[in-house]
Amino acid sequence: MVTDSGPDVFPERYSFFMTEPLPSPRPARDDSAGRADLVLEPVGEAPRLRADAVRNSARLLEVAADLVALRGAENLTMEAVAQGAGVGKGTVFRRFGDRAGLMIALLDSHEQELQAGFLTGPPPLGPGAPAVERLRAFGSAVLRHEQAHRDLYLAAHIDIRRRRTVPAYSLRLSHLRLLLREAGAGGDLDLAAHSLLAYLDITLVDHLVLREAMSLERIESGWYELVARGTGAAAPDDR
Amino acid sequence: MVTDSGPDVFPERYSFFMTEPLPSPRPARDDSAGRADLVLEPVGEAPRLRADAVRNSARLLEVAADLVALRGAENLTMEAVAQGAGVGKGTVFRRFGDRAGLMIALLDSHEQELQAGFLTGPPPLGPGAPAVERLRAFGSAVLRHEQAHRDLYLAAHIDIRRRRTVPAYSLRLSHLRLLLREAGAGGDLDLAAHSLLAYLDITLVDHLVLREAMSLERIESGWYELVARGTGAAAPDDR
DNA sequence: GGGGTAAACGGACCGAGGTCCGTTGAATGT
DNA sequence: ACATTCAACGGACCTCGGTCCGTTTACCCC
Repeated sequence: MVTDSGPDVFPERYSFFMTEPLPSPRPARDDSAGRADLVLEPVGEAPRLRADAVRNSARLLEVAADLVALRGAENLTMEAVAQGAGVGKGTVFRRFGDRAGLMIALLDSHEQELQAGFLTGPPPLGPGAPAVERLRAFGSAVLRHEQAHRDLYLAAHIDIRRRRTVPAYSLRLSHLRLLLREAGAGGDLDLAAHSLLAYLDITLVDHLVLREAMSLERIESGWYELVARGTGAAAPDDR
Repeated sequence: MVTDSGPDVFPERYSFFMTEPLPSPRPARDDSAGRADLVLEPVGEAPRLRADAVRNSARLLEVAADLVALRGAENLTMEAVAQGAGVGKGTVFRRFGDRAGLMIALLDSHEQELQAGFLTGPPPLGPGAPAVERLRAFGSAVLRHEQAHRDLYLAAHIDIRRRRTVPAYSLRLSHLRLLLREAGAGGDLDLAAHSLLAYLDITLVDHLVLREAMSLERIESGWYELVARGTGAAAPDDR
């Protein structure tokens, strides 16, 4: 159905982070595609935006970024963004769907940076190093990256349901799956990848660092352990 | 500090699930205690509630449970609960702190049931079976339990920051730590326990089941793999 | 029983996310 | 240029979580 074209949510840019054109208030969805590793699918043909829409979009992101830098992602209000950009509130929502959508859009550039690192960057994070090395580096990179943009990532994760449907997540997932296979890991690679990503979850790491006063180095070591276990003795007993 | 006694949030009952008397708007907190395994600490001496408060508390929970059963946890509004119980909205907030607090309170009885299962129930979930068996059973139990009360658990997890500070979480954590040690696992047991719990996260499981169409059995098998890896070859390479 | 005190209450109030719908104006065809 | 169309806009409006503060009342001590 979906008669109204719905919020047209952001970029035709080639982004792995953005969710597809229809944002939050979207029904079931089959999602049976994307099973193979590293299917990129450039977000489909996003319907071209009007010139003013593009302009506003850019200004909104700019203003939002400024406000976040100024008062923290926590205190960003949609109204303030609209006002700062000189547009109506409805425009902000039309563009980004909801608050989480805006946060995700804000993260987009950072996320692309990280992605570039493990997709095409220099080893051991990028291609060229043995899979296990890359796995280890991946964890460290994600840990440090998310810590560096902590409040933005936290704010983007308020929407519990979208956390794992966002392209950025699937990309990380595919990447891990690929490396795991390459490393000769056995067992259910899909689940193993999810499990590894769960360990890197910003909310978990944040908890460990802040509430349990763990050092990032310790958490990193924990990641190395996980990688070693996940790739070493391939799932002995499944039953 | 804390001059205002603050919302007195619910029960002096011996609950592992409820958070301590001061709810959401509470500052730093050191939490340096509770490091040892299975320190129970009965939530301290909760200041006795007035009779009317106890009465209202009970009615509120009753009404809330009814409404959840009727319209789903998703659609539960604080106002409706207040109205249904014939009290003011302020009373609801005074009692439970916030929406998440109410959800958590609603989960309390279910959670205690689960806890009874792995603390004092029959093997293999309860004491008596070898640690590895208990670990396996623990995962299955949690998976099934949370699936059974899915929407309530999901609703209770909207508060990202509290998910891992709630007693129920620490209890599960201690339990896993204990079993891991008993099973002769090596490495950082604390992190291993957190990692295992992350796999059982209701939001992850929900995603796997709903969006990736995985069967609960498959997810269970994944847990067995994790347990095998976590207890089997104790962390070979830490570096 | 009476009086003092602080817990508990109630509901007006506020802020922010999100929706709706009448209006504006960019794109496109002639 | 002009007309037509529909994407995009704007801001009033709604809902709901959460707060505040003046009022009520359970509890305790005399």
